[in-house]
Amino acid sequence: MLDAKYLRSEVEQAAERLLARGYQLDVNKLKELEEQRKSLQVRTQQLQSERNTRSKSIGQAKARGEDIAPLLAEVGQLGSDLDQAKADLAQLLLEIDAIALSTPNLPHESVPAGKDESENVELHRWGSIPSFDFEVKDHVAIGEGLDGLDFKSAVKISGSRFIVMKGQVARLHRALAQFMVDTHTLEHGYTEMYVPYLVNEASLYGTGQLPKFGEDLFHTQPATEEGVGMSLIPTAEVPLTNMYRDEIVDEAQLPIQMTAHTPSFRSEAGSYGRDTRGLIRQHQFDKVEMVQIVHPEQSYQALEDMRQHAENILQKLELPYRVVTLCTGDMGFGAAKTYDLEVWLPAQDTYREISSVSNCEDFQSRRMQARFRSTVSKKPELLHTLNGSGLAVGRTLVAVVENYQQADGSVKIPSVLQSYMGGLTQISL
RNA sequence: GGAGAGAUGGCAGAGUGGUCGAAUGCACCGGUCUUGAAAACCGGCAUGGGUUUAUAGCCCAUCUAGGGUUCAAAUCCCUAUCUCUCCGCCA
Repeated sequence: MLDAKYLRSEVEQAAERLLARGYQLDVNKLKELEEQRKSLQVRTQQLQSERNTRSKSIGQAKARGEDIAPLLAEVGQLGSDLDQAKADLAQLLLEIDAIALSTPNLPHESVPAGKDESENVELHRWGSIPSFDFEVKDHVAIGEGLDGLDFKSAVKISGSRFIVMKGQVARLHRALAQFMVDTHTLEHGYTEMYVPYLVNEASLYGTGQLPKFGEDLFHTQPATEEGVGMSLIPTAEVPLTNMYRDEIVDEAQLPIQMTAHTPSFRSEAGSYGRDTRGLIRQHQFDKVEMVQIVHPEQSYQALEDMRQHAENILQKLELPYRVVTLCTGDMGFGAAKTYDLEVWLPAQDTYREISSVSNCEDFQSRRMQARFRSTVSKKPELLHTLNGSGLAVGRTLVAVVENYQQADGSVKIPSVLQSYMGGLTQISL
């Protein structure tokens, strides 16, 4: 959510900055609503003020033992006028709120302008692309060849876009997640967290999934009565960040660095035709998430740090990748700036997203009222929130399997993972 | 699932219809004292919004949330959520 005061006083500027990311802010409507709000609010408050004064004098008269009947008569119309004004104002605020909650974050000034992913800017590449002297297979073929990926069972049990993993491949998947969590906690200073996979509606508003992106989520039916059921998390960012909803932390506690290994559930509505083969796009996938909650002045340094933390995982796994800065048109709803890490997939002969690291500045914390008490101003101020995948475990498995494949269909195990695999150096049938 | 109790400022905790935005304590900030610190003492100290050049004043809202009663609600009524205690069930 954007700062209401900024939105009010600098509508034109806000609209211009939002246009850069392809969002059309309805300036005229906003101005009109704002004008109405102002006059209605002033009127409402005047009525309230009058009611307060009169009620107070009635109380005082009664305390003196005077007859309050004439005073009561004077109040007459006031109540219903006030009720009407309050109702009108509430309705108006609802409308303004709806716009505010649906407006994406402003891009940081360092973000390159562009309309879609084709205009993202490559920051750098790491590692050398492997060459194979045999015909490269994709992870589906390799995984099925190793009897480690069972798409058929998954379809039977649940449907498309689910996976059953088996044997050493399942173990490799688990090893990857543990390696990532260990690296973040032992080397990067994060605290390991275990969090709920079902969250309430308020949490989804807090991080910005609602009100706009409800169709991307899986929602549960409430077990009883009407009301809103809980939703499966699309990322651990939701529970982790929302821990600080409606909190005021001491400045000394900053920065807060948390990591969690959780499944992520996405309905992927609107992408039915894409990546139908394999593990790339699943309704359920594991991810190790990093979240930082920091002082506003530190957030861009934290963004660089987090990108480095995610890169470090790929480097230790010796997987070639590149880093791109997302352009204004390709960024997510709440992000002010985002880096994507893209890992090399030999079978696709291209780089594919494996991590996304974003600084949301105060966009989420304003929605959540996540604040710290400033040692300077002594006042509560909004924190900055950042999140990043470190990494998407399923896609990392894909990258390991494809980059470490051998001619006979076996897969070598990256050296950093071998201790997590009981010393195993390769997986074969 | 059954029975009961509760939710108040950063925290703890008073307040059961009227001058209560809310006692008190802790924490925090400023000061006195002290070589310095601690202690003691004095003072200050909620958040959001409107108006405004103003972080000055004035006004409004907020005592879990949403409804209701009333001239007037932290206080009374209803609903929801959450917490705690006891019983049942359960991994």
